[in-house]
Amino acid sequence: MINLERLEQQLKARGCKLTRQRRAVLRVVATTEGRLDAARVCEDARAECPEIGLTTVYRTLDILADIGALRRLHLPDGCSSYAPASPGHRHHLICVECGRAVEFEGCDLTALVDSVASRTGFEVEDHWLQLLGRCPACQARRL
Amino acid sequence: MINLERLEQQLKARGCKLTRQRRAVLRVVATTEGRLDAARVCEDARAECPEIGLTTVYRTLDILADIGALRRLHLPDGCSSYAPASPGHRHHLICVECGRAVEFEGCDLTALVDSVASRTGFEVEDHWLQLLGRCPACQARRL
DNA sequence: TACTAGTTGAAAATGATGTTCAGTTAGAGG
DNA sequence: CCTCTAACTGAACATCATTTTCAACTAGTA
Ligand SMILES: [Mn+2]
Ligand SMILES: [Mn+2]
Ligand SMILES: [Zn+2]
Ligand SMILES: [Zn+2]
Repeated sequence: MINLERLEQQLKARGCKLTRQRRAVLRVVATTEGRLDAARVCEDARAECPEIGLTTVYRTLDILADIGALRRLHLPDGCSSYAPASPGHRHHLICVECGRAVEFEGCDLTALVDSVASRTGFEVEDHWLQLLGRCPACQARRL
Repeated sequence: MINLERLEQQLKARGCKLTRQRRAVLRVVATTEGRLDAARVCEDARAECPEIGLTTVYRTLDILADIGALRRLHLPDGCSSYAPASPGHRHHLICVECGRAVEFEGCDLTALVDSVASRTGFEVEDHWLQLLGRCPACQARRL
């Protein structure tokens, strides 16, 4: 769960104005636990700001991804959704059934990265990791 | 480098016919080292089969991904390219400069996965990992 | 050789995302 | 409070990769 005020501050610090549309998007992002995509955000944001357009949603999600408040998810069924992201190096664990996305930290890949680097001669700069599984609620529902 | 005959066998085993178009695509896939995308494959395949259309390329790449001969890559600049893939559980290391993609195996994430699973209650089923870096050739060119 | 399920490509449809632009507004400064 | 302006907005339109359609074609089997 993201802190709404922190988001507003970050936007201001970036020279962005806080419009009604943006506030609506921020509220959706700050109160959603799980995957977000432009269409869904637009729909939800209209509860608070009925005249918001998809264009603005796209623009706002872009900004939020830029400042690191959202991270793009890459899933078997598409690569156009986001998950709320905390500052710092994190990865996501995603429920393949309901789409819930939770962050985790503490990925120690140094041994793996070193081994691959020395075997291939590559200079490894970054890694991208996602875990897929089933959340507790969806496990329970399965029984 | 993928074995062309093996690919042809796999397609046959699947009940696919070996058309001139498909042979052309297979040859491109089997002889390319690095990223592939539909447009590029189509262009290259036309050297052997000038009348091939993009539609067929898309269809053939789909099949190849299905049988595991190609793996979809997810990169900062898009998620619509593939890399040749060997059978078994592998991941890719991709050069952010020239797009060369090499496979590696031996990802031991069990400790990480167990830790995350017990912390979150998720049942982890799968993981996606990609390393990004600079290949030896691109490192040299940088000096 | 004859048959047919599978295949093909041009054309049209789709669908997500980006761009344009004329009008609107947040919010800094007076 | 006003004023001013850079930032913002949404409808309409443009893009562009990918999918669908469909009538014609063909690999491979009998
Ligand atoms: Mn990490
Ligand atoms: Mn692995
Ligand atoms: Zn779930
Ligand atoms: Zn390179």
